[in-house]
Amino acid sequence: MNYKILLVDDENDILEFLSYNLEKEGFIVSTAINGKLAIQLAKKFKPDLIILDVMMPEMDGINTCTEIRKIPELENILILFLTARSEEYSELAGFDAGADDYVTKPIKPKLLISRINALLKRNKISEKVNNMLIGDIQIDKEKHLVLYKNEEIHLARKEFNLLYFLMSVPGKVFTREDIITEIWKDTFVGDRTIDVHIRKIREKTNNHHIKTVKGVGYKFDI
Amino acid sequence: MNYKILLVDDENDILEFLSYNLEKEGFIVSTAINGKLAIQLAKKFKPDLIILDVMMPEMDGINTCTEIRKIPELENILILFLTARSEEYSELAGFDAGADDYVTKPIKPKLLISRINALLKRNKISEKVNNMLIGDIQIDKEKHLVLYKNEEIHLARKEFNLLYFLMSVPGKVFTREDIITEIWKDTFVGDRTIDVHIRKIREKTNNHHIKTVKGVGYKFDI
DNA sequence: AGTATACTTAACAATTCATTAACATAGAGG
DNA sequence: CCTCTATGTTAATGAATTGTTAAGTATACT
Repeated sequence: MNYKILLVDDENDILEFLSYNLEKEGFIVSTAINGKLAIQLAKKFKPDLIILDVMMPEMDGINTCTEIRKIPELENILILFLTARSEEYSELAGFDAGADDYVTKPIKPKLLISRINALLKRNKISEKVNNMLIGDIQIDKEKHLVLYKNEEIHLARKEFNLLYFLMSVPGKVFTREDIITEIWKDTFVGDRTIDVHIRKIREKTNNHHIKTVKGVGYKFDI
Repeated sequence: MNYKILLVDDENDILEFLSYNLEKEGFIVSTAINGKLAIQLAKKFKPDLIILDVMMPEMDGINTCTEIRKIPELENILILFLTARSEEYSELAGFDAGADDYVTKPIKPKLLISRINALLKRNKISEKVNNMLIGDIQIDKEKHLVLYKNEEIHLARKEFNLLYFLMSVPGKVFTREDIITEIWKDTFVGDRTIDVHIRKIREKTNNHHIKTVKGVGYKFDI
C-alpha cells in the first residue's frame, strides 16, 4: 500500500526537497504552504501522515496541530513535526499538542524516512477491516471468509479476489480488462481463464449474483 | 503503574544526573556502566525501557541494542538512545539496530521525560491482552501457559508466540510475511520453518483451530 | 562438559489451485 | 434462421503451495 503524506511548510525549497525524497520512496505527497490550507487539504486528501513545520508565519505548526486534533475525521492522523535544533520549547509543546514524533532540522532524508516508516508501522493497527454484506452474500477480506446464505463456502484465492473485486462496487460492470488489471496485474492469461473462475464462483453461489453483460464484462448483482 | 527504566552509560555523572531526574518523576531506575552488564541486568530487572548511550567503550550502544533485540525475552523492550549532537550516523544505525527513539546531548531532563512518556504511551496502545480464552483454548502470556480442554499443554517458545500471535485476532488470516515479521523479526528462515511450527501446534491441539488459507496464510479459528 | 530441549532445514509427499485446450452453447444482427 | 463472435463448460495437466518426517544445529540447563 502507498501511504499518503501531507507536507506543510512555508518555504517552497523545503517542500520541493522533501517531496522529491518522499516520492522516491513511494509515498504519495501533497503539499500546503500554511496551516489553514493544510487543514482544508487534509480533509480532502485524507493523508496517513502530516509533516508540519513548527516555525511558520500566522498559524504555526503547534497551533495547526491543535486545530487538526479538534477535527473528528482528522484526529487520528499521524503528525510529525519539523523543528530547528534549538527549539527546545517546541518539542515539548508539540507533544502536548498531540504530535506523534518530531525530526530536527537540518533534515536528513534517510532519517526522516526511517522515522516515518516507524510511525506508520506502529499505526498500522488502525487499518480498515473490509467486510461487506450484500444480499445473501457476506464477504470478509481479513478473514478470507465468504458466507452464502449464512453458510461458509470455500473460494480459492483467485476466486475470492475476483468476487471481492466485483462486490466492491455492486452493480457496476467491470470489463475483462479491469479484471485482469486488478487480479492478474501484468501476467498474461488466456481468454477462458476468467470465465472458468467466474463459473466456479457461480457454482458455489447457486448461479445468482454474477451476471454477464455480453460484449462488456461482468457485474455483481443482488 | 510505575515504569522501570534501565540506564546505561559509562559516565557515572550522567547516570547520577539522570537517575535523580527520572526517580523524581516516579520511575524505578536501575543503572549499568556497560553493555554487557546492561544485558545481564535487563534479564533480571525486566525494565520497560532501556536508555542507552551510543558512545561507550568496548560494546557501544548500537551493538548493545542489536544484542538486546536478539534476546527473545527482551526483544520488545523499548530502547532510547542518547547521542551527541553531531553523530548523524548513530541516529540511522540506531534505528536499524532496533531503537525506538533517540535524544541528543546535552540532555534536557524535561525533554527526555517528555519523550519517555510519549514512548511508553505509544507502547501501551499496542499492548496486547495477556490472557485469552477462545473456544477450548486458553492462553496466558505472562505465565507462558496454554490450556487445551482444561489440560495444560507444553508449547516451545516459538510455537507459543506463533499461537499467541494468531489468536490475537481470531479469524484473521496472517500471511507468512506477517508471521515472519512478528515472530522472526529480521532473521531469515527457510520456507518450511513456519509449517513445521504450525504442525507442532496442530499436533498438540488435535488439529483444530489453525486453518490454512492456501496462497494467503494461516488463521486461528474457533 | 554433557544432556535435554528447541529450532531449522532438506528432502520428499500430498494437496490444492490455476490455466489451458477443446468443445458446447447463446445471442446479436443480418 | 444462419453465422459469427463472445461466453460457458469440462476435464486434464502441471505449477504452486503446503504437509510431513527425520536429521542436523543451536541453545539452554545443570
